[in-house]
Amino acid sequence: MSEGLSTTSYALLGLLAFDDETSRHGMTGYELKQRSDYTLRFYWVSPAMSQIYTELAKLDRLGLAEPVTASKGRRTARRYRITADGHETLLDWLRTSEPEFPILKHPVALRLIMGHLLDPGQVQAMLADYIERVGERRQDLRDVRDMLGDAHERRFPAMVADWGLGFYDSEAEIAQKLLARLEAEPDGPQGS
Amino acid sequence: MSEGLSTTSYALLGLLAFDDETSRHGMTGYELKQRSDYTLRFYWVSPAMSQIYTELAKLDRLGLAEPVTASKGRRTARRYRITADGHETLLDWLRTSEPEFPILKHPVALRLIMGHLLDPGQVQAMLADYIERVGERRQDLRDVRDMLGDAHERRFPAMVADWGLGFYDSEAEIAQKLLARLEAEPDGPQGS
DNA sequence: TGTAGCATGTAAGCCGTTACATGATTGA
DNA sequence: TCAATCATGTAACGGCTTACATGCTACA
Repeated sequence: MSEGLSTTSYALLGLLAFDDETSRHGMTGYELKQRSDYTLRFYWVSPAMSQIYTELAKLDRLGLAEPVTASKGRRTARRYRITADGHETLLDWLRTSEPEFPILKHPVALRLIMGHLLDPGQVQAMLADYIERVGERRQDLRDVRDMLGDAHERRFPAMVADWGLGFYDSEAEIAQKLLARLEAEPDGPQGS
Repeated sequence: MSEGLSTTSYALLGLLAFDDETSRHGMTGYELKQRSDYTLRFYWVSPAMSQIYTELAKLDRLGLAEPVTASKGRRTARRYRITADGHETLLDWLRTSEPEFPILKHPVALRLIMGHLLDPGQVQAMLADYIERVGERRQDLRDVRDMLGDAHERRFPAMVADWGLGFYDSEAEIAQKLLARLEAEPDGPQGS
């Protein structure tokens, strides 16, 4: 009962709202997943497919989204569109809810803190590897950013993409500096 | 059955390992929570008290940690110490597991992407507020960093603290730039 | 004497994942 | 025709939170 919406629900509702403004023919769960994979994923999470279908069923139940062209013929695809109620609910959330402080789950930093338990070489390899992976991620996001272009209607998504790029640049820079710091003192002065 | 350890379990085991190297009289769940609040919290999560007690019971059950001075007299405090097995397990995890890529859950960025649904003033206020909160968090972490000092034994925790400070600086800088960008075009050029 | 902090735990429940199960459509 | 991709869902379960419940200790 009382079915509140999670932040992920609002995020998906937000994706439906974007669709509404552009094509307005609705989105399938599958499409929503793809969209999540190259937007939400960078600053929130990309929910599992099963989760997306669950959320969609919930949004429908609450009247915030509705299936459009519900399985035309015997086609299995169900497209969902945001409703007026859904729009209102989203807007209300945006206007009145306090954004939580960001949560960063950083397995590399978590391991680095216990660096004294490892060989110096292993720690350095871990950082070097991380820097590389950050570069790959950055490129993925760079592609997204390029697709967004400089159109005024997409300036907010573009800003968020730029935010992400800035984050990755910062990560690479910090890790690089730490790596240099470790390389400067190969084993460390054992004495005080 | 099969009881694997979560990353959070390893994080707590790591805290017990630090204690072992310094005082070795063990830590209570309560102390572990306090420690988490000003270390883990910045790059992982600070688990709820109930979660910590659950983890401690699990580590005990698996022989990775053990209660020391188990409730001396009728005192309720139970101090836990990492075992040799626990040490080995932790080391094994550090050496062989691939660190996941960091996950950033960023409610401010999530809202910003839907900025076109809000008044320009509201978006700007949200960013300004965020910048302020980042400053507060940074100060909390700065205090932790200062406590760590420059002692060689604590160089890894110090590095991670510096990492966090770098992250906060980057966040503040990015948000500041975006804010300036929004202020530069008060309403935006409605036409193309 | 009472309240803040120390200390420990259980129960209910949310959010999300992986594994499983199924089937249609498109193009090589 | 066969594989990749599109498409949808259920079941089981893990990890974590909040709410609840309890009690001791130090100190103002």
